[in-house]
Amino acid sequence: MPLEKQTEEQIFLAAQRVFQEKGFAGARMQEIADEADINKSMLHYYYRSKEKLFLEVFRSSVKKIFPQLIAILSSDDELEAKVKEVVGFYYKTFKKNPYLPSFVIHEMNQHPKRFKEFIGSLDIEIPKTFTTQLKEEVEVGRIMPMKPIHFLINIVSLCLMPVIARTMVQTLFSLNDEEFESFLEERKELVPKIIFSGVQT
Amino acid sequence: MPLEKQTEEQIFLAAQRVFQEKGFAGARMQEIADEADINKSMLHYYYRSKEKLFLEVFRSSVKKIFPQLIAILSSDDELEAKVKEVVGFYYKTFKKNPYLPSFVIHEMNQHPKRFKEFIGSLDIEIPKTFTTQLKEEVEVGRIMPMKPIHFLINIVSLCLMPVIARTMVQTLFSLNDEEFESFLEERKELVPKIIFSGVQT
DNA sequence: AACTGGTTCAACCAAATGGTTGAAATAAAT
DNA sequence: ATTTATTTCAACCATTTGGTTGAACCAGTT
Repeated sequence: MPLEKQTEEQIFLAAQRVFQEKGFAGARMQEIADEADINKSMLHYYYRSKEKLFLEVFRSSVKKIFPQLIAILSSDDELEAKVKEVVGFYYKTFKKNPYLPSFVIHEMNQHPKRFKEFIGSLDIEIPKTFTTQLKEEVEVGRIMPMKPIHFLINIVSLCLMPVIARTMVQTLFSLNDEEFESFLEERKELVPKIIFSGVQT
Repeated sequence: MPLEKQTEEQIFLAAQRVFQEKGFAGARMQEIADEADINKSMLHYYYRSKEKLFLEVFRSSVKKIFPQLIAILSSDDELEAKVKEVVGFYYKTFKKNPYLPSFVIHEMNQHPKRFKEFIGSLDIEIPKTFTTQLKEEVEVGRIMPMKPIHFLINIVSLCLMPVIARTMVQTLFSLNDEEFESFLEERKELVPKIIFSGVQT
């Protein structure tokens, strides 16, 4: 059965594309089948229902965002290097999956409880090394005093928002695709600078 | 006919709640009718179709976000005052309509073309006073050198993201509703500080 | 009171959609 | 070659859902 895995994966990848773009409510099983180039009943053969198929896609999507972030923060690098890594990682990931962040946010908002349970099962927690590093940088004056939660949210906000609101940015500032790409490139440098801009003098 | 306007507005407000929370695809006409406490056929009497009703809600939602921002930036205030106003305005608006930003983003992504046309009809453009002010602040060194587009995106990112991703923030950092509120309050001060933190020394 | 315009609703309809089934095709094992 | 298990699919089903209809119900006017 060499086609077994292949078909199952085809379905999964197709489902990923459709669900991420349209959301659970907007996605159609028929569209996923077409996208996977198979018959609709195959979807139910491999994944019992729309809900089950969706959950696999959603879980996999969440895993692309959070554990990686934590992994980077847990490393032995300097804080500034970590920030640069995070920025680079996010821009790389969302270049491939542009709908990933807004998909996760939308579906998370639809079922916050389910999301909380799922995150709980991943036992993600902010690494202490990171907290310590932040404290040090604050003392040295390279970062203005703030709780770790604000620091993290700032990084994530500055990276994710432009990607999530891409259409908005391109429309308001009349950027074509190429110009938007270089806008993102500029941010790769800018975001770490903002994060490490130190205290107001 | 004193009920005329009242009913129509009841429908609109109900539609606003349901559409903003569930999105177009996830919203059900029956649910909107229930929420408005009227019969389903009333929806079609006042607004011909789901699409038409949705468009009114969507337009009104977009108008809550952009023109106001531009209005603040066009005023005669100092740049720092403007930033504080923007931050305050966004936090106030999204406290009332927590789903507003993610709703607009989700639906904008579903039909980018329609969104572009709509934005075009609003003829929004970045006020020159603002651009000038930014240049001045950069020269004085209170803001690190950057294009206006980055400056604006930074402010919007730092304000919107925590609201959009509220569930995520509360889950990852184990904040109850009260704690989340004070987290937002803290940001009201923090965000302008970050924006005006000047160049790296 | 009778007419008139707008307003309300219960019942109904057609299309879309998630899901099922049973038979045919294909591959594997004996 | 025959059997057995897996894989594929066209046709079908039940439910949901957006939308319609026609009659009843007001409120104001004459």
